[in-house]
Amino acid sequence: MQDSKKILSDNNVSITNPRILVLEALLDNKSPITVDELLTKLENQVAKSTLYRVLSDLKKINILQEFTNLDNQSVVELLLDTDSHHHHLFCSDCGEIIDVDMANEFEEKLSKEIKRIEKKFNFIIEDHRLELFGKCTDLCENCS
Amino acid sequence: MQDSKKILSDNNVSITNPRILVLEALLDNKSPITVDELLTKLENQVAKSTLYRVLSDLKKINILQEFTNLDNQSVVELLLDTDSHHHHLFCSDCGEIIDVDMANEFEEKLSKEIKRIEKKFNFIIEDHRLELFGKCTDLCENCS
DNA sequence: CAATAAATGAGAATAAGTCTCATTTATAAC
DNA sequence: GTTATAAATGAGACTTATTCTCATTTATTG
Repeated sequence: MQDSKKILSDNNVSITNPRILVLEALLDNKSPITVDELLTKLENQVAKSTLYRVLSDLKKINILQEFTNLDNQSVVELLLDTDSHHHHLFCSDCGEIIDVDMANEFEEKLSKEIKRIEKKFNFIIEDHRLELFGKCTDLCENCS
Repeated sequence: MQDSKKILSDNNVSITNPRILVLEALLDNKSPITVDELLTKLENQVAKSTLYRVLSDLKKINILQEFTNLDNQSVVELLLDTDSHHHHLFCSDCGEIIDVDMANEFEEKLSKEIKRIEKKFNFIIEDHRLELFGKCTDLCENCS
């Protein structure tokens, strides 16, 4: 059984062609992809309305993360491993978005700090997001 | 000279009525405000197109920060003190956004971790954003 | 105060995302 | 494998946030 079909059946979601196509397009991509790029990639294969619906289905079963890039475009990324916590690094020159793991030691500090803030504001904090903005220096072929 | 006029002249931006009105509406608000709320607040005083233009002017002179809330609406906040670095805490029940200061010790750890990542990815990191998501427990009158 | 460039208002244009509803497809029972 | 049923889809209309256009107004500078 292929990856995309397995993902769907594992999550009790009916296996349909558009869902397989969207999942395959996402699996195909290592880094986050804008919804717009995804639309283009799936042009003539999946209707626009269906793409948005499938993305919302995937969010509902918690295997898709959505956020925005520096141009405020929606960006989407598969999150299959539930423990694959990571952050994002945005290049303001080429628009690339890179997945970043923080050192464990740092994540522990962050957890402690979050606990402090929970107490201070009487909040239950369920999630956090850390985004880094900057410029690639020489690694990226799109940047000068 | 009033605050809003001073802000404009300090930044070499011409002093116009719409700009004063927008700045005053923003100064009036302690916490971040959605663009939509701002539009309503300034209804019949500033044209929609002008509001967006003024917001973009304020971003250009680096005294306005823009981000999105949990409903993906644009949220805007004056940042007059350049050293008033802070983060945001979002309540998924009532939609409130609260400014949060992290402990200095934590910010230092974060700076170190950012330096590590700069080296690892050969990036120059210019800014970062840390957002916390959760629920008010009893402090907020909007939440049960 | 006059000249000029910049800013504004009103509404048209655009674009991302949602909604509607007739048609198609997946699933479960036989 | 067929069939019945509910769920999913496609096509395009609709909505809403934001941008654009251009004639008019306003701020600034000499």
